[in-house]
Order: sequence, then structure tokens, then C-alpha cells
Amino acid sequence: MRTLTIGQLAREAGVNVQTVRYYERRGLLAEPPRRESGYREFPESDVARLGFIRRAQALGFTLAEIGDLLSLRVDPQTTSADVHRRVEAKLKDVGEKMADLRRIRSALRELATSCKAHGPVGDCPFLDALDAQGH
Amino acid sequence: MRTLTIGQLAREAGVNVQTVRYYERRGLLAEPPRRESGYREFPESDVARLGFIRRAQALGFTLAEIGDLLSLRVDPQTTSADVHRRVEAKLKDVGEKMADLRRIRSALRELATSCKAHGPVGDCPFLDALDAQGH
DNA sequence: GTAGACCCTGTACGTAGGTACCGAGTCAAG
DNA sequence: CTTGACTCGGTACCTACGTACAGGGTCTAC
Repeated sequence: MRTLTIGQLAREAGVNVQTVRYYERRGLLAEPPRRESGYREFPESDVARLGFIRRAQALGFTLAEIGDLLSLRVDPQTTSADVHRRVEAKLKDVGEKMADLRRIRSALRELATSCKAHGPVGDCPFLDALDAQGH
Repeated sequence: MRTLTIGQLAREAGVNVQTVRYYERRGLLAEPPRRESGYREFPESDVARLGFIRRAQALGFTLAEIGDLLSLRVDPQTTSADVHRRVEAKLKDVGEKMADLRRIRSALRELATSCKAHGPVGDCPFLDALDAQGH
């Protein structure tokens, strides 16, 4: 299997080298094997893993939560029921985020179509829709 | 119209007083009128505005982006076409976030149903689905 | 008219998530 | 076998987003 140095990994994932080391310290990336010299040899799959971390982050998950998400995959210490409970909790989070996004989206759409109608702007108070609802 | 002191606003919105002042400095809340004494008098609508800010933040928008979103509503300096362009850009962001959430959700669901099947956990490498796709 | 809760400004401190710099060792190409 | 790019670990620094504290004025209920 092809392996990557930290620099190659960072370049392919679009993050910087220090960030990779930081994630390793935080436990988001497994500690990779090393060459004699001490150079890390990352599996290629870590490119995708970094991509996941970045996307999850952009959705407002903290690194701790992302660690949770990633650890859900294999963790021989925990029971099936336990995993299931954690998955359900994450699904609830995700559902709430989706609902919020849908509200923002529909307000933006309303803004787009309504303001298109009356040429010069000036009063397009449609984003108020966002404020009004929920929580 | 009923007005709120900073403490009342903070309590109703579930944030702390310093945070309200911070948002005001950042331009996310309009500077409210003051009493003789210098006490701020917030309109009640700022409760909702704070709620919006918090929800948008939980979706990974920065305060600067949230400021953008909020300023889309009324800004007499800008043209209709300009607003429209900015709205479209935000819609694109939102669409990408939704897509990412959908992927996370479907991976979580797969994890939930698959792991339920084989009692003791140990190897449930389904979250890999997340890594594989996109971007 | 005073006690306790609240507000003012200003500045300092805290946390999450990186990012940069250092001195030293490693690697690949010419 | 040297040169330039890369890597190592360690520590220091930075930005975004708050949060706390200090010293002083205000409000309201008794």
C-alpha cells in the first residue's frame, strides 16, 4: 500500500503540516508507523479522513465531537447498545442542524425572489423570517 | 413598544451580558438607544436576532458571515443585483452544508441499523462511508 | 435614603483551534 | 558528497469568540 509523508498528506488534504500533527495529538488521526528515521508514514486513507474532519468542522462540530463520530466506527470496549445510543444522539444533532439550515435556506430564497421584484433595494426585511421561528 | 435592559435581553436569549455587548461592538446588534443614565434599551426583536445568531453559529457560520447574512436584509448602499449575488453565494454555502449533513446522516443511519444486527460490537467500520465521498 | 441588584466602560484573561519558529536530523538529485 | 527541500519534537504565538473583573454610577423596594 502506498504511504504518504506528512507533507504529501497535508498537501493532498489541503491542510497544513502542523495541523496534521495537531490532529494526531488530539487523537483524530491514529499515530502512523514510522520509518527508521522517525518520519511518519500515513496510509492514503488519511487523506479522506482529513477531508471528513474539515467538512464536519464546517458544520459546527467541535474536534471533540468529530472524535466521537470517528470513534463510533470501531471501539471494542463499548457495547452495541452503547454505540446505538451515541449514534442516536448524533442523529438528533444532525437533524437539528438540518432543520436550521432549511430555515435559513428558505429565508434566503424568499429574499432572492422578493428583492428581484422591486429593482432598487432599500427595504427588503425578509430575513426577519429567520428571527421569528423556533427554539 | 416594550424595551429590554441588557440583562433582560441576555436572560431571554440565553446568552450572557458580556456577549451582548460584544455582539454590539462587532456590529451584529444595532446600537440601541440609551436612557439618560446611559442604560441601553433594546427592542424585543433583538431576542430573536440573538437566537438567529446562535443557531447560525452552531452551523459553522463565523460571526463575520452572520453579519453578512443579517446585513442582507436592508442596506440602502447596495444594488439589487449585488444583494442577489450575495444571496446566491450564501445559498451555495448552505446547500453544501446540507449535502454534507445528509452524508453524515446516512452514514450514521447505516451504522445504527448494521450494528444493531450483530450484537457485540467489535467491527462496525461503516463510518468509512463518510470518508470516501465527495469534494 | 439605603441595600441589593443592575448597568456603565475598560481592560484583562480564557479556550478552541490552529500556525510559526527553532535547531537539528534526513532524503533525493545532480 | 553536497545542496535544498523535507521532517523531527518542542515551544511560543495567533485569531476568533467570548468571559471575568474592577471601579463606579443607577434603580427599585423597602
